[in-house]
Amino acid sequence: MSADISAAKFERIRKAHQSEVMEDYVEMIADLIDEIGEARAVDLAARFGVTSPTVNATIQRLQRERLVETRPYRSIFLTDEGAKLAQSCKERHRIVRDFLVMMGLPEDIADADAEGMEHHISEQTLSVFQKAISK
Amino acid sequence: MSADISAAKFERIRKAHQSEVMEDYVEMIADLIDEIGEARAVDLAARFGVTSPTVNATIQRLQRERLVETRPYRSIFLTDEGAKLAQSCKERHRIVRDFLVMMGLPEDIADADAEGMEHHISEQTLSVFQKAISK
DNA sequence: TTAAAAACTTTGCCTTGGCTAAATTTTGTT
DNA sequence: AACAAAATTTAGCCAAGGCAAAGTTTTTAA
Repeated sequence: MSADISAAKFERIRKAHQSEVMEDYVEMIADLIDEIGEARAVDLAARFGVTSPTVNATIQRLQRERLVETRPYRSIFLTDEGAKLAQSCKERHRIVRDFLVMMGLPEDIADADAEGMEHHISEQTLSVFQKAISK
Repeated sequence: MSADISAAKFERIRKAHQSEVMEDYVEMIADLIDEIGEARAVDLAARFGVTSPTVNATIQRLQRERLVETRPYRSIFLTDEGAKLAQSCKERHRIVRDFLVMMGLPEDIADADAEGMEHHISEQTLSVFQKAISK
């Protein structure tokens, strides 16, 4: 493989890594709002297994990117853009997980693997997975 | 899902990210030795699409982890441990890529997606993919 | 209502993985 | 052999994403 094409491949992966944490956060924030009515830093910290300063710093970044809105000492809300992103992430996650379940994997493993894989799957591959589960 | 289980899931992903770059490097070093007889920083830089100081810093880390050996201004060699890791990474990569090709994806896309996915796939899932391609 | 607990924020630290610019060493060419 | 080019290294910078400790605000419970 030519160096150019190889470089492009790895650049895509680095880009994916940059958006990964943000996508996981908006997805989790949407889940929390759905499940318990609001998204608090303490719950995000518990679900991600990180400390509250880490959550805090990440929320600042999300706010800077206009994906969430929050005020000091208050819970976290998704912007329209954030909600849209959360929606598409959840859909993507669901497709990957369902595909793995269809392949015979237990749900917990399918879900955990989907979490890691979902950010690295092209539209083409996602569409193939989608077709496979709808059969 | 309980917060504990969710946290464990994300902790696994963070762990995977930590080893990801190292695995990509040993794999690429093995490829270069295979293809052109030696692994030089300049070639790694071209294939990953990063600068040579970046490669240099990463090689230092790999050396600290006893995955490669090198001397100043000299090319890079894998340790036994590094070679073993490279081997298992390549095998894993091949299984994922072949699986995606079997699913009908074009080779270049399968290869690019495999590069991103391979670090986030459990042994169980890999084994399911393996069985699928050997049929 | 007031004290304790919980949640959030701030501060300051660390590693990873990028970069540019400049210095050094090796390699190649005349 | 000497010079030019290529490769490597060093130095210094940055952002992301993690941490602990300590301070502040909000919430809860006595």
